[in-house]
Formats: sequence, structure tokens, C-alpha cells
Amino acid sequence: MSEKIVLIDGHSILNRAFYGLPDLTNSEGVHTNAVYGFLNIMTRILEEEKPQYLTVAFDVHAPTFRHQMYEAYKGTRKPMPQELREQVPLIRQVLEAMGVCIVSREGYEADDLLGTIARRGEARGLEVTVVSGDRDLLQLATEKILVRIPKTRGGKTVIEDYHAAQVQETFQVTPPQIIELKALMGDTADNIPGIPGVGEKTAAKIIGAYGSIENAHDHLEEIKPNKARESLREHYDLAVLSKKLATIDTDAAIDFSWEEARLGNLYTPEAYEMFRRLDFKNLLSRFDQEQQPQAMEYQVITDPQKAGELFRQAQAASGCGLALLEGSEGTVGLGLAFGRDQVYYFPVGEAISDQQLKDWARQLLAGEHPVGAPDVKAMRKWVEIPADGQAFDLGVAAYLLNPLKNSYTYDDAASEYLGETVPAASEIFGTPKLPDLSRAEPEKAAAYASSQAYVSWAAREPMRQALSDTGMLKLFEQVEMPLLFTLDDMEKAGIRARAEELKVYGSQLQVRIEELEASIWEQAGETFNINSPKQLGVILFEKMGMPGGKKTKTGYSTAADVLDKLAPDYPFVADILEYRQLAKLKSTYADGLAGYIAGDGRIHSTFNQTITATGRISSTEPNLQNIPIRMELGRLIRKVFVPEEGFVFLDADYSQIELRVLAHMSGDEKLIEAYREAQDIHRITASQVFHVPFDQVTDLQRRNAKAVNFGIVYGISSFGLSQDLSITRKEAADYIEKYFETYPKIKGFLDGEVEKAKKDGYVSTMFGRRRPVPELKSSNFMQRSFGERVAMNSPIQGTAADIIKIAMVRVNERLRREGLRSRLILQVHDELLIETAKEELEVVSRILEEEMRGAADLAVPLEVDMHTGSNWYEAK
DNA sequence: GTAGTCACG
DNA sequence: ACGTACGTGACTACA
Repeated sequence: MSEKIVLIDGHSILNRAFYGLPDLTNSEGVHTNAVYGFLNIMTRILEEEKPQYLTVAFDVHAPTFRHQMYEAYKGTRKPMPQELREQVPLIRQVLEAMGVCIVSREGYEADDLLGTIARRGEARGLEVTVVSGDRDLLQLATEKILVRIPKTRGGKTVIEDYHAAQVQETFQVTPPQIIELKALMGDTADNIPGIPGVGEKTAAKIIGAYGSIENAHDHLEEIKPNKARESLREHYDLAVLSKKLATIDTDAAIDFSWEEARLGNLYTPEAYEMFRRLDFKNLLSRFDQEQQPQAMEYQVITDPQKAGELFRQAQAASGCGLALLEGSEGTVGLGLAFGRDQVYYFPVGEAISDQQLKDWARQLLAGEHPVGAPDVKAMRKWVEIPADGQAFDLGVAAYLLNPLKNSYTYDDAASEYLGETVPAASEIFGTPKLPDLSRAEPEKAAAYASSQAYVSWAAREPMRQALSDTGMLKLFEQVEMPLLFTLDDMEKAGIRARAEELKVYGSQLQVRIEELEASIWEQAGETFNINSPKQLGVILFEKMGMPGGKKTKTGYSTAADVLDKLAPDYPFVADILEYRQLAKLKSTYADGLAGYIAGDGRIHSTFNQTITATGRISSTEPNLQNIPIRMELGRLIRKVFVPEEGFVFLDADYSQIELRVLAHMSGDEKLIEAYREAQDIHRITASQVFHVPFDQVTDLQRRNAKAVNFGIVYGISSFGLSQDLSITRKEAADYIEKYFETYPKIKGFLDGEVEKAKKDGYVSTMFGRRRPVPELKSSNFMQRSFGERVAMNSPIQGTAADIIKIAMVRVNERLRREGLRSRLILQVHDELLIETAKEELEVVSRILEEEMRGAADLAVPLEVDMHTGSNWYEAK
């Protein structure tokens, strides 16, 4: 067997991978799809070919003879998008880490280097494989030189293989004639112009018959069809030039060391580190066990004596990690770690009860030393954890450090903050979703709990350091960690909801829904599913011929803003809108909420602390942050939310907190002054922007000013404002300009935030919370514009979120410290709801107002509107 | 599982 | 020129 060399066209394969794979970034926001795809193609080829030599060729960014000819002719090539450009140095680094021979040389393109090495290899009696996405390379094919062209088809990579014979078979020309073919056909991918009117078929016929462009030109009169003949006559010079451009120099003046190209072990420790940093998790398994960091070891303990001793040791250690496993049938076991070699798993069993384990856990969590855990709020459902203890929540810490991820798992924390790889839950259990741990195999549960406990112990300090380095330690310790306990208290408290009233409300809706349904079907002349936007679109815009046309990817838009415009002219559309409104109320609220009323007559929502990009909390199962209020019919739902006997609801909401935050952060004197006067802010804005006396502001002016105020907070754009107000872009732009003239520092502030985001990659709230804005680096205009709006909005929305979080923690602490029975039960972004014992109303009102107003010291007062009521409807 | 729609701040 | 307001979650239809 002769030896073999694989030669890879670096840029070409990187390009293929980039355009063939969806966007992918690692946890640091580095784009990695092209590098990932490149490595997949390369490793696949190496596995198939098992070569002794490997070399990757790259173009250098210096002009070659082609560029000079090119620019004279056709101008420059289109630029690489930023997302790809940044991956060029990255793939070189990765290949270097893998010890792969890289060649590139000024004055030559990768093609020439590949061609030259391929010919030299052939001359040495080697088999040669050239890998490229570019068909130009086919000119190199011989019996010994195989050209492989990877293509993506339906998400899968297929590779086309060409020796000389396959080139002949496929294109009906010899490999060297591929150049002639291309010069006639052109190549849009490579921006090479062809001869107009000559496609693949005609070109192959001409070259097949005459062998070359020159010879074809000599026999011009014989060429058919007429169109091709005349085109070649006219564009002959161009064809000759194109041919020159496409011809690969197989005799480049380069030194090439066969020793350097000899293939060694690619899976080096350096490569391992690179892959880990880039989040190429499934490539890590290719590394030998020895090269992977020592796998974490743990012991399974079933002897209660031994267990008790270990918990005593943990208590004395400087810190530990805990992971409690709960399944459908109760507590499954507990993981404990307090050293690299002190990782243990205690399954619940005959000798050790779940109560015993929870008791040990409780003692650790109430102890002197820090205790890390993956999800403290979840654990607190089962173990008593004091709010003033030393618990450290890995998920919350990881969220602050990067709020853009969709999950915060221990294996990611290990990789990001320890530089270690531990098996993820999906690997341990072999399923994408976490199984019911009561039914999981005990060994797997052990591995899972141990890994979690280990990371919770080991990553705590590095994460704490990262929080400190980024200026977020105080936010973590004084706001987010205490908030976790507040949220848990709120979840446990829940809110009382009257199932019977909900049912009555639902039936009333149902009556009207059926009336509307009948009326709609009659008007339409047929029955159809009104809930199907697709079917409705056909009825409205085809059958009934209403103006509106297409808007969404899949067809007609039937969204409310579209239908609103049609409703005045078509009563049918008004019925649809009413039907939609009622259907929503029935399904999501009447029926939906009923299903969440627990045995205690209360709804226990989950407040998630690690979801939003801005720092807000979110509410799920059910979402109690989007209970209707804007429309009266929907608002009535709030009557089913009632306090316990002997209690009333006390509701407080911040008045325009985001605009006040903006006034403070921008330092704009005029806006600050407006708020100090404590009048209707939208009216003041209208008065100042439109230069009319305060009491002469029209309703329209006020409405416009209000919309601009909102727009500013969202990261203003004239288009967005024009949509909202149904005015032209020009008019919207006028309003914005006038606004910025009136409040010049606001413009300065917003521009400054965008600049900060561009410079640092993130923006910050008043309290140091960060939001990365990777979109600003995008080559896509839309994405970049989005990034600008995000940079303007996040500090405002995020600061408001910080403020109410601070208020929540303080309110909750005071209610408990002062031994009150009243409980904080809901937060709706700028609103807090307290179920207040009647006799405590006065003191609780004072606490609530004080703590909300005093949560932050701004240049403007933080106004709070408070109401009481015997249900949530009344308390607003 | 994704798209469309709509409820909230 | 490009096509949008910022942040969420639940429900229904449909591939």
C-alpha cells in the first residue's frame, strides 16, 4: 500500500461549513459554526482515508496575480461577513493546537499550494486526496489524485468524489479542461464571470468538441447554437482572462516539509482545551481517557455511621456542595462534596431515611461555612434553609454572569468556571430530558447527584471570584440570593382563587362565544375553525376579498393590528376580534387558571429568577404576571383572586418607574424637574416638546407624547413609533427629534449606552447587573439595530427590575422580622401585592410604601400608588 | 416542535 | 437598502 496525503482547502471548507450550518456561539458569544463544521468534515475524511500526511492550505490576505487581474476587471470580491471572518484565525489556532501542518504563502492562493503539493505527492508515489468546496480543484484530478467536494444536503454532509475518470464521466471533459469549462460557464460562487448565454450543457459540448477555448474560437463559424457563437465572438477576451484566473499553478515556489505534514495525534491536551473553550462537547469524546482530566470519583454510602461521620467532616470543612434528588415517589438521595476526593452519594434506603438526609443537609445549610447547590429554591421545597445562611446558588450566580443562556446546568458551570468536563444529565441518563429520579437506575442517580455536588463545591469560589471581578458580587449577595428566599416564600404562600367564580365566569364567556361562533359561520357562509389563522386568512382575504395581503412567512396575517384596521368597515371582522378576545379569556384564564388551584384553594405559581435577559423575574405555571387588566371584561377575572378570611389585598405599583430611572440615569435636568413637579408626566412632556402651555395640551398631543415616552424606553426608532401611532415615519422622526431637542441629555445617554455596548460588549444597570449585547457585532443590519435598541432599553428595564427586587427583599424581611402575618404574594414587574392581615393594614402599608420608595436613591422621587380591596380587581 | 396570536409590564 | 418597537408565557393549530 502506498502512503497517502490529505490536502484541505482551508477557506473553502470553512466557507462551506459556515453557510451550511446554523449560527452557533459558545458561552462567550464567539461564533463557532464554521470551525465546528470544518472539524467535522476533516475528521470524517481522516477516518475514511486514514492518511499518513495532512496539510491545510489557506490564502493570505495579500494580493496575488489573480487579484490584480481581477480588480482591473470586475472590482473586489464581496466581503466576508464578520461572523465568518472572526472564525478564520480561530480555525488556524485550533489546527495548530491539533498539530496540523498549515501552509499559506503570499502571492499564492490556497489552490496553487494544494495543486503544487498534490503534484509533488503524486510524483513521490503517494495517493493524494484534495478536499475543497470549489469545483476548480477538479482540474487537479488524476488516477492518483482524488478530489473530494463536501456538500450539505438537507442538513447532512455528503461528499462527491472525483478521480480523473469521474470528472470525465460527470462533465464530459478531462480534468485540465475543467478550466475551459468554467471560463465559459462562469462561477457565481467565485464571482468569475462567464460567457453570457452559455450554460453548463453548451460549454461541455463546445469543450468536448474543440478541446479548448482558443481552438473553439479558431473554429467559431462551426459553433452552435448561434447565441453561443456570437457570445463567444464578443466575449472571447473575457473567456481567456477567466481561464487564466481559474488555472491553478502546480509549480509554486514553496518549501514543503513532508516531515511537518506527517500526521500525529490530533487529540492533544492543547486541542482538548480549545474544544472545551469552544463548547464542542461531543468532540471531546474523541480524546483518549488519559488526556481527559481525571474523572471525578465518588463513593456511595449506605452505612449510617459512616454517613454521620462524613457529614460531621463536611460541617468542619471550609465549604461543601449539596445536591438533593427528588422523584415522583419522594426523596431519592443526596450528593455531598467537600473536596476533590471527598464526593459522596447517600441513597435513601433502609438504614438511612430521607428525613435523616434532609436533617444533615439542613444542619450544613444553617452552619458557618458556605454551601453550594445547583438550585437552592428547588431544594428549599424539601429542606429547611434559612434565608440568612451561607447558601450559594450556582444557577443564580451563572445567570448574573451571563443572563443570555437558556439553562444553567452544573456541567456548563464545570466547563466555564473550572475548566473541567463532568458528564451532563443527558449523558448520565441517556435521555435528553431528566427522567423521573424515583424510577432511574440507582447508579445513574448516584453519578448525577455526585457530579452536581462536586461542581457545587468546586465551582463556588471561582464563580464568586467572577462575580467580584465583574462588579456583581454585591448584587448577588445582597439582592439575588436574598430574593431567592423571598420568591420561595411567595411561591409557598400562593394566592387564593375562587374556583366556583372562575367556573361561572367561564360559562358566561362560553355563552357569548357560541353566539359569536354561529354568527361568524353564518356571515362566512361556511363553518371553519376560527382559531386557525390559516383558515381565517383564507376566509377574510380570499373568500371575502378584504384588503390586507400577505404578511407572515406562512400566509396572511390575521393579527389584531391588521384586523383593527378592517373592523370599522367589516362588522364580520369586529366579531372575529370579539371572538378572539373571549376565546383567549376562556382558554388561558378561566379554564387555564382553574387547573392550577391546589388543594389549599390557592394558586402556587413559580417565579423564575434566571430567565430574562434584563434581570426581571418571570412567572410560570401559571403566569400570574399577565392577568388581564386593560380591557374591562378581562379585568373582571381579577375578582376571583381574593385574600384569606380576615385579610385584605394591599397593592402598590411604581408610577412610571422606567421613565424615572431614565431621568436619573441620563441626568437630564428638564425631565428631572418635570418629575419633581409631580404632575402628569405625559402632559408635561407634550407641553415641553410641542411648546404649548401645560393646560392647553390636547388629548392628541398627550397621547403622542406618551407614545414617544414609551418609545424612548424601548430604544426608539421612527419606524416603531410610526407603527404605534399610525403616522408616517417622517412625522415619527419629527417627534423624536423634537423630543431629543427638549431633553438633550437623554439622547446623549442613549447614544452613550450604545457606545458602551459596542466598546465593552455589554451594558450595565445602576446596580451593576450586566447584559451582553452580541448582536451589535452582527453583519446583519436588522440584528445590529436590535442590538442598539437592546443597549438602550436594558439598563432602564434592568435598573427598574433591580429596584423592585431590592424592595421585595426588604419588604419580605420586615414582614417576617416584625412578626407580621401579612405576606408578599405577587410581583408584576412594577407592582407588589400583599395579602394583609386586616389589623396590620396600617403598619404594612407604611412598610410597603417606605421600602418601595426607599429601594433606590434617584434624582427623582420614586412614587408609589397604593390601593386596598377585597379582591385583586378592587385593589388596583 | 414551530408559528401565530395575545395577555401583561 | 436592509425591516422593528423592549421584556415575558400560554394556548391553539398544524406539520
